[in-house]
Order: sequence, then structure tokens, then C-alpha cells
Amino acid sequence: MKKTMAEVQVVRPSSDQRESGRLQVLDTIRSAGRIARIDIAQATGFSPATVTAITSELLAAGLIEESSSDDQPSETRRGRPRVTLKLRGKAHRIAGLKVAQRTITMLIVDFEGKTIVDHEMEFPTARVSPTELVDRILKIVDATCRKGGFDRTGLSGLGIGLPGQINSVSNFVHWSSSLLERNVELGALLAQRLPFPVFVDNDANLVAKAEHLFGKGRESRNFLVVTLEFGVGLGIMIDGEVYRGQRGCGAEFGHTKVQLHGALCQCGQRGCLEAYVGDYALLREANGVTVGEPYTDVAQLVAAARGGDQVAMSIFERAGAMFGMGLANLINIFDPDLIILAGRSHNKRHIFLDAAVTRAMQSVVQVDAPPPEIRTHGWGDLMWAKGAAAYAIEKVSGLTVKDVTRNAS
Amino acid sequence: MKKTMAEVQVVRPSSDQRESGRLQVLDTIRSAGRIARIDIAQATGFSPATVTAITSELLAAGLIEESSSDDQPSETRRGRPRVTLKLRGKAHRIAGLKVAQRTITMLIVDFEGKTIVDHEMEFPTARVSPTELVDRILKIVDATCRKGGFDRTGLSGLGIGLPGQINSVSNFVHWSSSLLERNVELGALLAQRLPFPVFVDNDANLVAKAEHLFGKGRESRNFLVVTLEFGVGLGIMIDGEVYRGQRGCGAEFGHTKVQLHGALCQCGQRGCLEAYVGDYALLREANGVTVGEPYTDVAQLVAAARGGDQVAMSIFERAGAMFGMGLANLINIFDPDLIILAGRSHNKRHIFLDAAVTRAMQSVVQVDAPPPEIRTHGWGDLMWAKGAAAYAIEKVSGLTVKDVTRNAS
DNA sequence: AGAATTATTTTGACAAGTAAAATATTTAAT
DNA sequence: ATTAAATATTTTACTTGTCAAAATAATTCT
Repeated sequence: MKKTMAEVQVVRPSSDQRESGRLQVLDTIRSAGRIARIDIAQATGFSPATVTAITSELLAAGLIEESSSDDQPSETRRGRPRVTLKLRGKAHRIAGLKVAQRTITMLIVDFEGKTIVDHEMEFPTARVSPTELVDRILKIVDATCRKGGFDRTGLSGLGIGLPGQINSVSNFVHWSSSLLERNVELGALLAQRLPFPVFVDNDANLVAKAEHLFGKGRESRNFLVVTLEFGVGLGIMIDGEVYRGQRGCGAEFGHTKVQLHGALCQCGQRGCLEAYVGDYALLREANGVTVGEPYTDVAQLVAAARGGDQVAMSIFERAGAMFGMGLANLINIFDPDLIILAGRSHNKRHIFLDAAVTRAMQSVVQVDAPPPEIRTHGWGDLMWAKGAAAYAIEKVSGLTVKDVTRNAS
Repeated sequence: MKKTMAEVQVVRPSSDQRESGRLQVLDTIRSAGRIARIDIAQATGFSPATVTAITSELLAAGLIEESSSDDQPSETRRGRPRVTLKLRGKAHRIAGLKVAQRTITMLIVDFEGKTIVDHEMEFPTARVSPTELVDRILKIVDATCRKGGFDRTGLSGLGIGLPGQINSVSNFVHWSSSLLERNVELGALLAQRLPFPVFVDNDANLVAKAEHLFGKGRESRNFLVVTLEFGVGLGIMIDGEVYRGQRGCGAEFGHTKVQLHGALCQCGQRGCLEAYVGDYALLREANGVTVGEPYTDVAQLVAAARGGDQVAMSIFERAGAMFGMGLANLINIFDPDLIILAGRSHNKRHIFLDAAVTRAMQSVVQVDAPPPEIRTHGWGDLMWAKGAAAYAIEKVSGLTVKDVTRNAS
């Protein structure tokens, strides 16, 4: 009679061992889209026998299905034809949500990652109290579900991306530019009110996840995502996992120093990269010397630069140089094979992006191996939300795979 | 009859699965020094039964032994007393070797990491041909063995650390400041001439390994090692593994840019950290303005600064500021729990190290969690060699554990 | 001496994975 | 059309690593 409640809910140390095979196969199928069992064996290193066993479990659980697609008859070989497998979209509906400055964007995808509905809501204030944020989230969740013709209970999970320092293990928000308070148990607050699991993470990390699952980082296990929006963000993917550092927060690339005693940053320090390339930094500089009407949007500044305005051109020139320097530093430190530049409106910015990339490549230490590839990827709020959904899909997959019973015959 | 040679030497995909448990236990014992089975179970998550099975194999293989140390009777508890296990030093003799500018330092340790002999040789030229380097290495290997009273065949492995870009998987040297040629198959060249396996890696990575196995990084799985000698090096330990980037080369922290259009670096680019804090950079700057006898050693410059020389003080001031900036950037990106500053003569340099650390801590983005610890660790050439030995121990452990037969009863 | 306590080993069972054989389904050749 | 060859998948029988529970061992406390 000595057992306490705490002792009872002991975690079995072997439980993750079992499901690892299933999860690995599921991930392989996801990243391939359609793939035959024999190729899964090839990709995972499992024997065909094991692949048969695992896939039959996943089939029985309804997570995957045989795809009798006549799209690609592939190279018509001899022998028994391969049966390709794919994720079963209907298995789950999963939501992703991006909290931006004044808008919240949400979208719901199926288990394959195909968008079912999306929705966007505008709010008057950027920074709100925790309870207010929870209310807003509940509101958009219900609104989006209604738009899709179902209700909350039709969802299997929700991923939330917001800027700031977030511990994604505990769904805890150390700090966010969307919240008035520090140290918010956002995950716990939402879990009380929603009938499905909620996963919170820094938005740059979610971009990395999304690129890994659906995007340009699908073939790569080591890549970086640099986001350029209001601020500068960094997602680090190492060996297929998002690297989060010791304290569980995202990498603070934006506050990397690129100039001793440099420009003043939002964070109160000097010489931060963000203080040269962030939206507010560009506007601040322009309005500091312009006598007429002040700029209110970077787009105006871009237009001015395109029109030959010396001040605007000079500002973008320096921003490009600084950003290139930051990129070069990342490359020199990480030696990734791919860097993805993701941002809302890269078309607007490519004036300085191109220069930055060029400069970065020049500033990389020469090796005999080829330098990393740098790709840009335009990201609207919808894509950020999709990143959140991608994260939730991964999490839900992990949870679901645990419940798969082992008696598929 | 269709099988080719390539098909025959197929790698069994399961072979590493078997040994992983053994290796994990071995690593646990190593990092603990002395540890009882029950604590191994605790630390690894294996059940006591499994620990018994694995340790009995390792005992039978002679890799570990029961330590009847009366040193620490520990807290005298009731119940059956724990039997502590430790590595068996006699199991292997392993060598580590550091190639520096004009010296090669080697030391031989036992399997516990205890030094048996060490030896150092001076050479007239810093950069040599591959064959010359191989000859030098063979010479010091034999000399050190002789000093220890045995010969080459008494060794089980050799780790070699040298500066430069090195692929440690293939023991291939892309470039090194010690070699006249690029792209040298150093590992293969040595393997032909030596009766034991050879492992080559970048020296900063080896410091990371050494700190992980024996030093200040023993409790941490995520830490950085910054080396400050002739140049600046960085070793990245992520989740207990040295991160090597996509192309397998070390991180090039020294060529991280800290100033746009900055000082000219050895590498031909401008604004590299190394161009502000490396030995040659300090001397260059001092000699650029001093009219009298030029400085030839950083020690002289340090003395001058201590003596109140304005030029010298100013140089160290800037070096400190730049180095602090570099450190802050690392912290902002990696969020490690520990940074180890390792260098030959930190006593000489602490003038600017202290300032650098202070500045770095000021420049870190504030989180609620405590900032990372920064520790300094003086490293002579002997310690670098020990790092190489640590790396070789790890590799040899991996190889040996594969050969352990499963019939210890 | 006996009870209580803690560490280790033994035992028996089981899950996960494999190799090899069997089966299925196709194309190519006769 | 039939057979052979090729390739994919499944079944079968076995190995291995791991664990829970029981047994055993070696202490201290009473």
C-alpha cells in the first residue's frame, strides 16, 4: 500500500522501441509520397519481411493504403509488379495555425498533407494577454472547422507556430512578441479547452519541419532555414531533427552580432543582424534622413530603390551586405548542404537577397567540395500555418503509431 | 554465378544493433569512472538483467573489471553492497598524436585513459610533403613505443589530430597547414605501414572529444569547444556526437566574419575573426605602428600591454571585443549549456579573454533560463595529443565491442 | 539468529527482426 | 499456349536482445 500515484504512472522504457520501426516506415512513405514495400526495405534497411509486417499493421490501422494509381506505370519491368503504398489522407484531419502580428491564419490538412480548408482572421491588437490569445485561437479553430463542414472533434491535432522563445517539449512560451506576459503555459491552457493534442513551437522551427516533410528539404537531413519577415529567424535541422539548443528555445540568428557598436536593435543591444535587415530597421533608417512624408511600408522603400532613389538603394545595399555576412557565418559554422531562405515577400526583397547570396558565397571558406545550395521559397502566412500543420502531423503520427495494435494478419 | 565482388561484401544491416548496448554500457562506465551495475541500469535505461548480461560479456572480453577499491566505501547502506566496475586499463594501449607547427607530440594511454608515456619531437619545417609527414609519424610512433618499453604491435590504435579541413570518416585531409599538398589520403598511407587502425580528425574536434570523455564536458551532451592558438577553432558537440557538417570538415569559426570590409585574413578574405584575434593578427597590427624592434612573439606584446603600453592595450582591447562578439554569436545560435575555451597559453591571453567573456555574456539574448557556462581550460600540446588518444579510444572501443563473442557465462 | 534491505543473477517469456522458402504476378522466350 | 525467368511479397522457423519476476547473494539492523 506504499505506492503513490506518481509511482503508478511509470513510463515503460521500452515503449518507444516498439514503435520506432512503424514510425520510420511511415516517415519513409511520407517523404516518398508513393513507394513500394521493396523500396521501403531499401530505404530503411529493414528486411522485406519486416516491411511486410509493419505495413500490414499500418494498413490495418488505416494509416496507409495501397495506391492503385495508373498515373505512373513506371518502367515496365518483368516480375511481379510492385504495389505502391501511400498515406491514407482520411486517417486524420490535422490543423496548423500561425500567429502573426495582427492576423491568425489556420489551415486544416489531411494526413497526406493536402489542404482541406484554410481561414484567416484579423485582430485589432498585436500583443494580447494569454487568455485573450486562447480565446482567439478557439475562435479561429471553430470558424475553420465550420468552414470545412465539421467540428472540433473532427480534428486529431493542432500545431501552433508563434514568434519568440518557446520550449516545444513542454509547449511553454518563454517570451513571444504576440503576448503581453512572459512564461505562459500556452499548451496547458489550450489542452484544457480542446479535445485533441496541441503542439506549440517557434515559427522558424516549423518552417524547417515543413520544408523537411513537404518542401525543398525533403532529400536533405542537414539544412538551415532562414526566415526573413518582420524579424530574422533560423531553423536548424540536424540529422533530420530540429536542433533546439539546451534551453529548448529557437536559435536567435536575428540577434547575432554583425557589427561592433552597431545599430540599435529592438532587443536593446547593438549590432544585431535584425537591426540592419528587419523591416523596422529599413524604415527607421530611411525615415531618419528623408525630409518628406515618412515611409510606412517596406514596399514603398523597395519602389523607391527600384526608381533609383539613392537613399533607398544605399539602405538595401547595406542590408544585403549584412545579411550576406550573416549567411556566410552560418555556412562557415554549419557547413550545411542546403539553406532555404523563406519569407513572406521575397519578390519585394530580391533586390538585396541576390546581393546577399552572392556575398555569402564569396565569404565562405573554400573547400574542394561544392558549396551549399541556397534556395529561396516564398512563404505567405498560409505556408507558415502549413508548417505548423506539418509539425502536428509528425506529432500525431508518433502518437497514433503507439496505439497500433499488433494483430494484423 | 552472377555475383560480383561488390555484391559479396554486403554489410549486414543488423550488426550495429547488437553492439550498441555494449558500447552504451562501456561509455557509461567510462564517463563514470567507477560505477555499479545497478547505476548503469539507471543511467542507460536498461534493466538490471540486461546490464548483468552485457557486463559479463565485457568482463569476459577483458574490457572491464570489478574494482575492489577500498578508496570510497561510499555511504554505507544496508543490503548487498554494490560491486563497482571500471575499465580495464590493460585491455589496450592507445596512442594519440598532435601535429603542430614544428613539433609533433605523441602520447600513449591505457584503456582507462591513463598516460603511459609521452614524447615530443621537433622538426625544422612546418609544412611538408605527405610522405615526409608519414615518415615523421612513423618515427615518433616508434620512438614513443621504445620509450615505453614495447613496440608498434603493442598498440591497438592511433588517433591523429591536425589543423585543417579533414574528413574523419575517410581519414582524408582536404587541406592542412601542415601539408604542402591538398587532398591527401593520410589514413590510407599510414594504414599500409602500421599494424593497427589509424583515425584522423581536425584538432578542434578532438578537443571536443577529449573534453567529452575526460574533461569538463563529461556531464554535458551539448557543448562547444573554442580553441585559440595560432588560429581559432571550433568543435561542436551535439547530443554527444561531434557535428561535422555536410562535407565532413570542421566548423570554420575562425573565418566567421565579424566586420564588414574588415581586416585581411590569411584565407584571403576580409573581416574574419581570426584576422583580429589570431597570433599573426596581433603581431601584424602591433608591428604596423611600432617604430622600434618588431615584436616576434605574442608574449612580448602581452608584457607590453601589462606594462601599460597604449598600442598593445588597444590591440588586445579590440581583439577581446571581437572575440566576445564571436562567442556571443555562437551562444545565440547554439544555445549550448557549456562553452569550453581551450588554448595553449591562456594565462598569457587572459587579458583579453576575460573581457571577451564579459562582452559575450552581455551580448546574449536574455532568456529566463541561466546563460551558458563558459570555462577555460589550458591546453598544451600534450593535451591535444590526449584528445587524439581519446578519439582513438572511442574508435577502438567500437571496433573491439564488435568482436566480443556472446558466450560469457 | 532472524528480519529487512539492497544488488545481482537466473529463469522464462516475448517482441522484433531476419534468412530462407514459399507464393504471387508479371514479362520474355520457345 | 506453355514454360522459364524475373521480381515482389508473404510465410515460416529461428535468433537475438530485452525485460519482469523470481531466486539468490551479501550486507545491516534489531
